[in-house]
Amino acid sequence: MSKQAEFAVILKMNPMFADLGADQLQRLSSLCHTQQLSSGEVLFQKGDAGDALFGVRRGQIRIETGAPDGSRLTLNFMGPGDLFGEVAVLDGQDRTADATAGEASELFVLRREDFLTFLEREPKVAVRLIELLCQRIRWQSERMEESVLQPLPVRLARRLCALAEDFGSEVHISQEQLGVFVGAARESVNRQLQTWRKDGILDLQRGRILLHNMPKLTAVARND
Amino acid sequence: MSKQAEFAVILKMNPMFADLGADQLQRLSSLCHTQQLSSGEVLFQKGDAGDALFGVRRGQIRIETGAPDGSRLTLNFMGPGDLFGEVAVLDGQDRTADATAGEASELFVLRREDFLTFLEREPKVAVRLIELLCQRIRWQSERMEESVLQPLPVRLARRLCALAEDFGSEVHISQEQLGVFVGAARESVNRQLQTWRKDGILDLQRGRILLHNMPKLTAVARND
DNA sequence: GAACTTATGTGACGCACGACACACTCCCAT
DNA sequence: ATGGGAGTGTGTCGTGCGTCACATAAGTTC
Repeated sequence: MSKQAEFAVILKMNPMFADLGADQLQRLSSLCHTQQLSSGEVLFQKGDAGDALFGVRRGQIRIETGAPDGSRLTLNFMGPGDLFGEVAVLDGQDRTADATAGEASELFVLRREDFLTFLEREPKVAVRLIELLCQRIRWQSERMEESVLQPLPVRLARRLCALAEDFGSEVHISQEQLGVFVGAARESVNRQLQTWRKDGILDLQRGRILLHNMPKLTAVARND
Repeated sequence: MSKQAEFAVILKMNPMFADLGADQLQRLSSLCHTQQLSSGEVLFQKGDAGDALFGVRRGQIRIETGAPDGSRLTLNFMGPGDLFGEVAVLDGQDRTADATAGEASELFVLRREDFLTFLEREPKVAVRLIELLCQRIRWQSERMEESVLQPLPVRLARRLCALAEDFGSEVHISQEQLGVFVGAARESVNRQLQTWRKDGILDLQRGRILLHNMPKLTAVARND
């Protein structure tokens, strides 16, 4: 498969581009470049101009933020097939977090300039994109309120399920960071994990969580 | 002032259209219609197609939702100069709430079809709009989390300040509805209002709140 | 391997806020 | 005028979760 075709597949998997026509998708993906990163290399930092959209071809990118006290907190992991910076490429605002390669990686890069030119030449796509952005706005307003109002076990289960998508059943994260993810105290996270461990849903190790019973976890996440 | 010019002023006041050029604004507002509503008349209902954007020329529109138990809860009030349905007109999704005229009203109406045609002819405006929508997405993600995590007094003060924009210092709303607005129990709302009453910040009447000290209230809202 | 550092486990306590229960008051309809 | 239904004011209680305070264990550095 050609590089472009590979990128088109990744774009297609993202809700924001999922409904674009095959021809438009093809033209869009023909604008992409690729970029190599060695392990630990910095892709961008907080405050950089948001001048590109990235897709992960191989490797892993960590989205992290520097806490005021100097410690670093990981906010997200992007693996092969993941797309990030969709919003930044459209509005050109500064990056709000840092991105570094967790391992040697290869990225697809779609530059803001190229993308905007494409949109001006394809007003139908622009209008379609506007609709998709609006849906995202709706989706956000619905989800956000709902999810913050959920009790901690639900929020925690949801986050663990999301992490399992990136890591598989062996999630590599500290309970402290998990607490930041779900907006809870580390101790509360630990207590909830302990009750789940006693139920055989998971096992705990230093810096790692082993998920044994995803069905039960997703049931908690659904909150029914 | 002509009807179109009046509408242009309203559009300009909304962040979503604030940065459009005068010429584009003029062409956009020339597409508008007007609509009269008598007091109590229904503008649209939940589930209707979102096929237009509205601006209030005079009167008041209540955005409300029917609770499962049949009671009606007011979510928002739109007064002269307010714009609503910006997102619906762009993505065409169904209305998620009802809108009825609280008093005899006159509205500016911009139909989805006309707006989309305009956008396709003006790709630069479409791209600009995309940027604005993205900023809104960012703004939403930042605000939402923050605001739900705030303690009740802060959320309540913010909502009261917002309502004061529509009502002036005599806010006409039940404590029950206020509770729904800020996601809190009616009793908790009452208790907080009582302590503020004792501090002379406001006074309470049946179905009404009289705001006496907006500076103090905004200070609470800022949470500093 | 001794001293540190980082991650984890657990108890005690406090606070904010929701849930329930009831009293009171105003307005409206018959 | 009288009964009923909103809207309001307050007390009590339970609970989820944050905070503080330590203890333990697992790495890391010399």
